[in-house]
Amino acid sequence: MRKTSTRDIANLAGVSQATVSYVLNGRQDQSISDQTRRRVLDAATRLRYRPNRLASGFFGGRSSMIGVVFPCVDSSFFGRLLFGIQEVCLEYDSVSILSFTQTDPQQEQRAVDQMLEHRVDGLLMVSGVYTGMWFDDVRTESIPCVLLDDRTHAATYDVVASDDVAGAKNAVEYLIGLGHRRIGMLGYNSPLTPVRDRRIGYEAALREAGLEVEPGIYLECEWDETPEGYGTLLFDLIDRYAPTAFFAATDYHAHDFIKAVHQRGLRVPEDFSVIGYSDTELGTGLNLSTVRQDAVAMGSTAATRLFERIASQDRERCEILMPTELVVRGSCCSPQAKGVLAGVGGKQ
Amino acid sequence: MRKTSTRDIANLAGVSQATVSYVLNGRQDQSISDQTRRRVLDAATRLRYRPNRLASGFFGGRSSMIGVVFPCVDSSFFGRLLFGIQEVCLEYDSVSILSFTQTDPQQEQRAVDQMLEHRVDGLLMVSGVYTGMWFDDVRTESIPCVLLDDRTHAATYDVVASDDVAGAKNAVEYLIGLGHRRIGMLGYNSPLTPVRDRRIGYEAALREAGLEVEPGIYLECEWDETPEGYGTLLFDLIDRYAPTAFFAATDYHAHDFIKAVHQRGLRVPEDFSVIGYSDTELGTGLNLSTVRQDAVAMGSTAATRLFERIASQDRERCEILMPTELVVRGSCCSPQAKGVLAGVGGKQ
DNA sequence: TTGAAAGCGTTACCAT
DNA sequence: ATGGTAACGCTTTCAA
Repeated sequence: MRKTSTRDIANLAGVSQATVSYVLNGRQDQSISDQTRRRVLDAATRLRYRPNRLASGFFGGRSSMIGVVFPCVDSSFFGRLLFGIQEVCLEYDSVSILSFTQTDPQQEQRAVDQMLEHRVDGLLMVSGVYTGMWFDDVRTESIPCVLLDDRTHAATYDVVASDDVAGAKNAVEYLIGLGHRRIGMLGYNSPLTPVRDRRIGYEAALREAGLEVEPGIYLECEWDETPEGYGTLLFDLIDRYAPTAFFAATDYHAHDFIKAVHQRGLRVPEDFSVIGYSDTELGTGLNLSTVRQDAVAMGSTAATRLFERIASQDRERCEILMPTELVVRGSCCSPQAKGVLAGVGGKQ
Repeated sequence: MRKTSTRDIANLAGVSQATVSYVLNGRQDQSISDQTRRRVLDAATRLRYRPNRLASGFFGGRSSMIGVVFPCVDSSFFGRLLFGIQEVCLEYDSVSILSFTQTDPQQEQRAVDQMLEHRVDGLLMVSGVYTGMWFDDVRTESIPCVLLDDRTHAATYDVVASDDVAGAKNAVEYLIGLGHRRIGMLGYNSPLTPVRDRRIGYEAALREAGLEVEPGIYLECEWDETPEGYGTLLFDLIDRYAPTAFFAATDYHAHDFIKAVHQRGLRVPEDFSVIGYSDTELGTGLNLSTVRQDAVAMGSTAATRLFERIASQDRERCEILMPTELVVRGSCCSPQAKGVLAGVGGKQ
């Protein structure tokens, strides 16, 4: 039982397929009599016609699909990004194909391959590892591509990222404003710019406040390291440098830190002030002060940019930096104030 | 500049398009000489051939795409669901189209329309509102469809959901085991089965323990209500029934509850034990005991089921209930134990 | 073992 | 104002 096609409509309405196409697509340059139009529209509803995008994409070279490649969706940050992208897709009457890579180059390649085979109109790469062949593929196929949340290749591609230098700087300045002078940072080993930028912002804030940037006060762990794993390092650092506050590269690292602190019987914020990053649900639960990235706006900005580039390839490359906002919750206080605060987290 | 097609390969290899198709699809029923095969494969790589799925889907009636309709991705629960779905898509060499509805029937209809136009091979509907026409559309188009996380239409469709009756029962039994006798529940107004089932499980646990199910001890708010909004109701309930523990229908409601409790200067778990539901990141941050649903497994089970049904329409309808697991963290204690615990959450 | 040709649903160009 | 027709890339049937 075949689906109804424009030919069926044409037959029922007693017109040609071309006329049906004109009516259905509302083309202006072709004039159709009202009577014909009504007959066609009528036949279409009677036959429950549903256009076949596969066919029109196949013919016209526009699939009305974009490919979205994510590392994962663990974090509510990625969820919100996705949501922003979706909203714009709807506007542009398009649909998005989603893939996850788990930051594995091979999976990333696979994802892009799939999308290219499905002839997506454009590609949105989120926090990619960018080590695969796909990078060349995208160029040789000259498919519109916007990179999201990483500025590494801003020279070559459109990029939408958040202004992490400013976000981190602002967060650390807040800690300084509270009276902290010895502020550590918890980062992780990553080839991507967001983490690097956060460190840059962190150091800039220290320098501008006339504070020394002691190299050992920055603790970098591996991405998958557990708090048990680097707890020792952490307390070595604390013993050696006596920081009173920590800026964490993500809410997850802030969480790990808080866990380690609790394990030693110490408290946040009384003993250490902490700021996280990305305003995830985890941070909400922790009552953690954090740097909010307007992920929905980032997603929609990137998607909009992508659709613009799809519409006209030959426009200038852009690098859009989205502003951040400090969300003040209960994980920070002055280094002097002790024992009067509600506290954060709980025993695990 | 056209993309390379099988015709180009055929020309370069000096064979026909049909032969190219045979080689590329590795068909067994056609025998191809090794020499020809090599020539074709060679030409394909030289021309950087990439199959056009739009074309093959268009022709063969199989798009290698499934449609996934979500209400939102606010929660890490949905993120994990998505991940499970993705994994299976990869296995079946398919791709998923994603849409969000914000539980708005019109957006839901729109999403399904889009997917049907894109000729997805099947549909995965997650926590849908199911009020739209699409319900009929799916039937008349007889497109494979699996419903995820809601059992309302288990009589008509394949359903994969979590065993929320058991999950809730287990959680409440845990509270009873701790010595609680007066246990309230926080739910919200929803037409979907998960919330209703959690209430059923809650009441079953009370009954089986010989405890009375006082109707007023169940507090139902609207989905978008703020803790400020129902705080009064909550404390009315507390005054009237003096519960010592609460079972919340979601981690979000548990969070709201905790906030309200803190606003009154009371504490969790010292004054009230609380259990949430779904094991979200929010709950992790809150150090909240909660009922974990293996969302990744749910997603992959549902997707597997969908692909099976795509492969053969005529198999029996199924209703798969996934087990849950109680995650014990720091939000519960015996009703007697006071003042000795680490506490949960913090001042907002 | 291979090739020719038809057909899928759509759109766009060029006639009428 | 409308219709005929070619073209898109692929698969498959049938014939050689």
